[in-house]
Amino acid sequence: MTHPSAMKPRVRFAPSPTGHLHIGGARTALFNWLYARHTGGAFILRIEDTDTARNSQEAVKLILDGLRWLGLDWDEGPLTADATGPSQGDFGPYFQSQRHANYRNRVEALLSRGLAYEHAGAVKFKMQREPIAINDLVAGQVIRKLTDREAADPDFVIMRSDGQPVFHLVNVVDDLDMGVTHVIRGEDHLSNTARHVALFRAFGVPPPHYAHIPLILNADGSKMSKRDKGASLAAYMEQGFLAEAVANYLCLLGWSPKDNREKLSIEEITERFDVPQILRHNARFDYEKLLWLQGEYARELNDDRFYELAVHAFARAGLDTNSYPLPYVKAALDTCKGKFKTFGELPAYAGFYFRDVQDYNPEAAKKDFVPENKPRVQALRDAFGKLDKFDAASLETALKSTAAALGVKAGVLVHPCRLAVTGNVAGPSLYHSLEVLGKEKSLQRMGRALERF
RNA sequence: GACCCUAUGGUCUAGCGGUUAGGACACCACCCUUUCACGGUGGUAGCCCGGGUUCGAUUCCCGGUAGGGUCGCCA
Repeated sequence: MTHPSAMKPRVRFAPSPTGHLHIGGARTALFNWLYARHTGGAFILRIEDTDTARNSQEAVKLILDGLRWLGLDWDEGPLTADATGPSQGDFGPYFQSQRHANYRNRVEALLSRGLAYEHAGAVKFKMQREPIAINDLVAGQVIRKLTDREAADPDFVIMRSDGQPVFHLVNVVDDLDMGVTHVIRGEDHLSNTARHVALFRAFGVPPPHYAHIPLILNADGSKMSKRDKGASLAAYMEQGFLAEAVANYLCLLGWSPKDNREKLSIEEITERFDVPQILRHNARFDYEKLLWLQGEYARELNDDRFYELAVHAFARAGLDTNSYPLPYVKAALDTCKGKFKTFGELPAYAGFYFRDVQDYNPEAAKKDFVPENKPRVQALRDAFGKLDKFDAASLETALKSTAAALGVKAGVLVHPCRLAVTGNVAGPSLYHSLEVLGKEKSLQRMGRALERF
């Protein structure tokens, strides 16, 4: 058999479909994908659905959707969430639930050679007691000794009493059968690797290269469990993050281009990425930094994608932009460009364009909707009412001259006006907002607000 | 309890025996400004501790401490 190093790299992402796609899992997939693309190798997606009690097709769908959203295309693997559905690649099926014969044969082989034995209806593998050396591409050479519990009974179950194969067995058998050359996975598997190496030896083949990547921790340094909000890739998809921002950020956790750059396209990263450069220590997930990168990418979005994502965000919030003229929608969105980060923020930021002002920011109303401001806003409304051209420049001129006539600073009029028209204290340029809303709506909203003073 | 990995400002990191320890996010101040952002300028803040090795350790070795992982008929 050809040694793994002589072949084009074949890597895989092998999640178990028992819940959402974990952010750490997404990064593992990303690193595998990067390595495959960097080396011209193959990226395989394999679904490890051997835990029949906890697997679900819905979870498979979440994995496929998440990977596709991130732009991680796989060369081999399932095309749908259906375990018996279509797939691509010559080493299928890619669902372990469909590969039972392989496992059965492998177990039989071990049994017949005396390398495994039956115990209480299950099959256990005869694990060696001597320490096993693992040459890890990230961690270096690791000598794994037995723990005290393992020393008491080093053997482990590879097939349950109900005939179902266990993770350690299927993982190794599939990596072997699929010709996987590099196993890039979370560090939580490093201790398990001794068992996997022992199994490869039992099957008479050299183990693949291993690269155990550090884990992603919560901001406080604690373990990021499935329960933690922010642990799911779907959470970022739903909040309106851009896939390129999330992917870029994930790459910065445990890997660095080393030239002080932070924002890199996936193409640049693919070119520079390599496994030996992966850091050895865990990294905390910094939401603020992700947000910053998101802002960087959001600002340079082209118009078409910006409109599409914005309209989608409004729709998700229950605001139907389709009932407004397209030029109005575009003009409204143009005033928001570069002013917000995630699209999830957009409806709250600029929803006033697509619905009446329901309520005013309470604190601001208390401060701005006061008796002494009433004649001022009234005067401003009158000035706006006399405008023939209701565009930003004219509105700005009108506001400033009104302020001058009243002997107050522009801000004195700007704040209550913005609050009256948008209900918010912050938002797009006031003059442009008014222009987009139009004379009728603007005056009407100011009039309505005047009743609250 | 045992075994394994790790350790540069609050966070992500550059550094690979001699540096004023660099960058980014966050934070603070100021500027810009109709708000919020953006942008600009400046600033606070770091090599976990203790031993070695060395002329010299953030950097190499050992120990400690701390964090993380693993020891399932979960994956």
